[in-house]
Amino acid sequence: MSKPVTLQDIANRLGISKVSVSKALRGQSDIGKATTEKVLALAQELGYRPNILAQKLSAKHTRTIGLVVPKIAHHFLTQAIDAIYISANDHNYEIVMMVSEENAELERKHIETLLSMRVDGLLVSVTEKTTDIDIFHQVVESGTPLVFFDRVIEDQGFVCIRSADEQGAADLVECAINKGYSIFGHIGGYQQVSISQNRFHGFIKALEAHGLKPAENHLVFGGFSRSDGIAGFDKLLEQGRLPEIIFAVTYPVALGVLLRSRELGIRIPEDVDLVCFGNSEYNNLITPSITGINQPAAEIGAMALAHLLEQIDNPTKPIEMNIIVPVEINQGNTCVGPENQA
Amino acid sequence: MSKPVTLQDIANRLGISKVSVSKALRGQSDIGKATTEKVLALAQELGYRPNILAQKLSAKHTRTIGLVVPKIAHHFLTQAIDAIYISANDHNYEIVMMVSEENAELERKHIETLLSMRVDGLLVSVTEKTTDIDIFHQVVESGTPLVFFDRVIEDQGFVCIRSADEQGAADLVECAINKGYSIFGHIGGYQQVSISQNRFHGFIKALEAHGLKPAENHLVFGGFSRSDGIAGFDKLLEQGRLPEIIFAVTYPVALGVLLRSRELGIRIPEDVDLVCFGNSEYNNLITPSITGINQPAAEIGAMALAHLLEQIDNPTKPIEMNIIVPVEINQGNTCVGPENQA
DNA sequence: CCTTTTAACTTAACCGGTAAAGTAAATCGA
DNA sequence: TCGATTTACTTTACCGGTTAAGTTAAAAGG
Repeated sequence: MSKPVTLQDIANRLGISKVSVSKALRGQSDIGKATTEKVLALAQELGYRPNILAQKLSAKHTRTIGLVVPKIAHHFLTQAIDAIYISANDHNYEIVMMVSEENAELERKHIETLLSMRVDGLLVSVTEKTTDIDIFHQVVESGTPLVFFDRVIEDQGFVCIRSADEQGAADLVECAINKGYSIFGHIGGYQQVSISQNRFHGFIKALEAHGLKPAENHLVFGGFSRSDGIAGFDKLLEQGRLPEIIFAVTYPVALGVLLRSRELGIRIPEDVDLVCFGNSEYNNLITPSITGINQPAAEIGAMALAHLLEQIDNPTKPIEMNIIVPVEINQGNTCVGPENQA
Repeated sequence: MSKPVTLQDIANRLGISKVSVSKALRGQSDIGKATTEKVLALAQELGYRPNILAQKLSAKHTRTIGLVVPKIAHHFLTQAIDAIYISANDHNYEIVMMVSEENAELERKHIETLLSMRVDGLLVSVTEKTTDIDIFHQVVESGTPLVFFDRVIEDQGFVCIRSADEQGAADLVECAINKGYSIFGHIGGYQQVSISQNRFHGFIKALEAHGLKPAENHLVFGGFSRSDGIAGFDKLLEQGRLPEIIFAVTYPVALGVLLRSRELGIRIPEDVDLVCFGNSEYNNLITPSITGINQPAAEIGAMALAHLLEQIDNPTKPIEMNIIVPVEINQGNTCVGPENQA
């Protein structure tokens, strides 16, 4: 409908120049008190709103940060995103979030768009399928600060912040060993994704430290979702005798196991025990609540933003950085030890 | 670091005007084939990215939609947001989401910012505390299409899309009555919020239709979260004898009841039964799974966007519209009838 | 062969702000 | 009392694009 009011509109009505109006609105000292008041009053009356696009176009920075996540209906990410939004707001930055829907091509497109928007920095959690990291090198070379969080790309010169996947997995296995278990199974995620690899390594390392080794047919891999847990559990069943305890790569995968086992009348933890990396706000309402790993999602989100702002304020060439945030075990009603098993 | 490449940079290097470069990049017909190719090649080589701010500044529209939500770590909203992002992407619109954190003042600030960004339209789900709706009238008067979803502001001339709160609540109560219950309690939400009111009305209406009426001391009100459920249950307990069945205004409130009752050794559904408006992806993993209402979150999100795009494409003055999307009962292991109670 | 088209550009102007430099009148100081 | 400040503006230029209105030389047409 009615075009938005501009500085020029106000200037015309008052018979002064638009620059004077601009200055008056920003309270600059070289505009007379009377004029300033007139401008303010008229701006208010006409409902003037500065055009942020124009402001940002002439400014050196945009005070905008691009955020790219693979999805949002995800416990960890939702929390991290929330923390990022809150923290950005505190620092007077705007967030433009784009969702890649686990689609690497869309992810690339989003990043291009964000660069075109001249965001001051980028926060990225990559998709399950991201393999071409050329675009990220471009980002860094273009001088745009970039920080990866949660799903990171390691050892490629980037700044990354993630949970202690390896250590957390190892702690969990250690805990299970202490309970008396020795036959372990694993339902892993996409094998090319760092999270899957790190958690698997932690798992293996902890077992090795105790002279244990999982049977080949107790290791299955898939994705990160509930359906992958269901499929993974079925695959383990096909292999014959189940392990004593299964370590699931994510919380949803563990839920899939829980659901499928319930359908099949296999009891957890009595017939087969279960632990996983991750947690949910509903865990203590689920029977059995799953013993797993609490990831400090909000901290990771806030830290990622803090590091990004740090880079924005100190625009030196970023050094490769790998920040690994410690995690903790959340003891639930699984991982109870073989003496409680059938 | 290095300033982004501009049209002028390319023009200088090729010894042509920046307008020719602009035209070549957009494949306009009045630029020679040879020149076009040279421009394309150089743009590629220099990593040219159009400045979207500049593009949008001169365009009449921004192909950007503002989205304001009270929070994101929320089952319904997360799903709705997801659907909005997907749908917007399909239509080649960008979403700028801002989170009001249930803070009415922040909500207002965000809306001002989005208007300043010259978004083509606004999608809003209001905070628990929003009472001053002046800003929304301003939005409409400024000619910016506006659609409320989920948490809406009704009967004020706006376009609103929400679940059938009243009908859903009534259906749920009807269902409980059919199971044989007659003594109902309610843990409601903020009383000034339309959702609370509508659900409460549906509750009362369905009871009245059967000649029933809840006792005054079986009606308590609070907020929408788990802690409100805990507090609400405590309040009911203080009132003396519990009702046969409690209708909780939201799923988290029901979870609060579940948690608190479990702490106190009060069994659900044996000692007191429980239903609620809402659901979660974890419901079938919880014991007991709660009988409640499935809200079509994704549909509501997608519809809200569709209506907004419709308004953007047909910029007539919007007519007040109240779209109420039907909901359905999700039968869980509560609402089992008094014969199963102690 | 001279005029009209057309192809392939260029120039000017605008989107709505901001920063820097310029100017005229009023005030100040010595 | 007259140049030097100060006050209160204005003019110009720029951010990086787009659109509309020229311009020029070669091709086409009659």
